[in-house]
Amino acid sequence: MKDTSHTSNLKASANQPYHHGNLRLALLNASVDIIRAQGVAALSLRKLADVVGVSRTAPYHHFKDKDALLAAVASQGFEELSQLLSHVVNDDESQLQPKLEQAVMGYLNFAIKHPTQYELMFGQALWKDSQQDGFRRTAKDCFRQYVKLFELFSEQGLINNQEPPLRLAQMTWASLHGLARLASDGIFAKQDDIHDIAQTAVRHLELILQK
Amino acid sequence: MKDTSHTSNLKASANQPYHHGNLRLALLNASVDIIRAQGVAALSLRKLADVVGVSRTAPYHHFKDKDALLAAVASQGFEELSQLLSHVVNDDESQLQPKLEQAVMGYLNFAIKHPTQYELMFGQALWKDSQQDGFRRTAKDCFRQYVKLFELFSEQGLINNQEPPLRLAQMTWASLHGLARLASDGIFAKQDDIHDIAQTAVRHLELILQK
DNA sequence: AGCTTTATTTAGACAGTGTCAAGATAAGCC
DNA sequence: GGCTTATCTTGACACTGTCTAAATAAAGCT
Repeated sequence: MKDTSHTSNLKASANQPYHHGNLRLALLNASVDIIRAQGVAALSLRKLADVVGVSRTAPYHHFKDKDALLAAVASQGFEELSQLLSHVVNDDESQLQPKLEQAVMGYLNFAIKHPTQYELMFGQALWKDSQQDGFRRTAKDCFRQYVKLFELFSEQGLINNQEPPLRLAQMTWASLHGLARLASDGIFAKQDDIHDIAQTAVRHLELILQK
Repeated sequence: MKDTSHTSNLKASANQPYHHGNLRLALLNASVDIIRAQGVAALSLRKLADVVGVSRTAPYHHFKDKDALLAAVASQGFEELSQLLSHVVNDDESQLQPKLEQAVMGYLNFAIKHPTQYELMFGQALWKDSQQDGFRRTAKDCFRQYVKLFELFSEQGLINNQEPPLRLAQMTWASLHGLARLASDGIFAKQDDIHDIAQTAVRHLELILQK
């Protein structure tokens, strides 16, 4: 997965050798850029190939399908989120309240910053039938990080233990996810509203958890 | 909008007259059927025209765009939801707790029953840039029904009035929406889980509202 | 009635898409 | 050197959304 040679400039230079060196990664990076900037609908394998500087069918040697490519882009997003969450979990400094707010706001920021990728990550296209099981794994790993946060709280006796931590995690994640989508889909247009609602939600979350 | 002659059988009979009678409605109904059965990606204007029994370009005289058609399908969904919610609001029999549960479960049922349409209704495709403002209006009307429910509770002194009803509606709707999407996108695969989580959520919602 | 205007529907064409099959090219290994 | 394999390319096919120009039917007017 992680690779050393990473060319982040995506314009194709003309004198590339026949073998690109690391086409797979270049394709992935370019795809992430395009999807973040213009949305999933704007990503065509042919244009992508053009941008990276290879022929139209070259990508098929690194991704079985367009779906496989999209799954890879989604996985990248989940890894980014996982990293964010695990950072919060492993930060020994902060307590319950700041930790929760940190996680929530970090999560929301990602969704707001990369709305199109977020939509891809959680859309039916990848979750419905799927095959692409590598993607499913990274997604579940991401959710695991979130659950870990609640297990941590539970161990430290910081939250109400009437409900199992998993349930609480599921429930609050649903709320968080709903907020993220309403924000990232542009339904709650005003940024201030989102922030306010998020604050209100966090406040009430704490209420539930601590009670 | 509403029209009298409504042929709900979608297979094209060969001896249709030159003028279809009510093509617009037929196209809309067929589109809803296709989207619900096979997803948005499976809807192509050409196949649609074929199913209804007209030429490929005929739909363009009733819908400016493919996007316009999709917006119409989404609007249909919002009208269905609106009807459901207003039914709950105007049902004088039931009290707070049953009303809330009725609304939540009805909403969730729609999302679970028609996941692809639900995804269309809330996706960026229609909310981002949009133009299609008729769609936006029906969507907001739907949300208004939901807000009305909370205003009703507030008037009757059934909920905590520290937060304005709109804020409470926004917040709880975000949770509901998140649950709906996690369910409809197939992320919480097991139906029982969804039901359980929904129950837990409603219970905690009431907690928040009544406190 | 006939003629004109308008609303519908049609066929034809164009650029763009995902993806398959067959061939070309380079790199790695003996 | 030669063989195997990974990588990339050209060509082709069926399919898509949508534009333009033409055909057809309905409705309105005198």
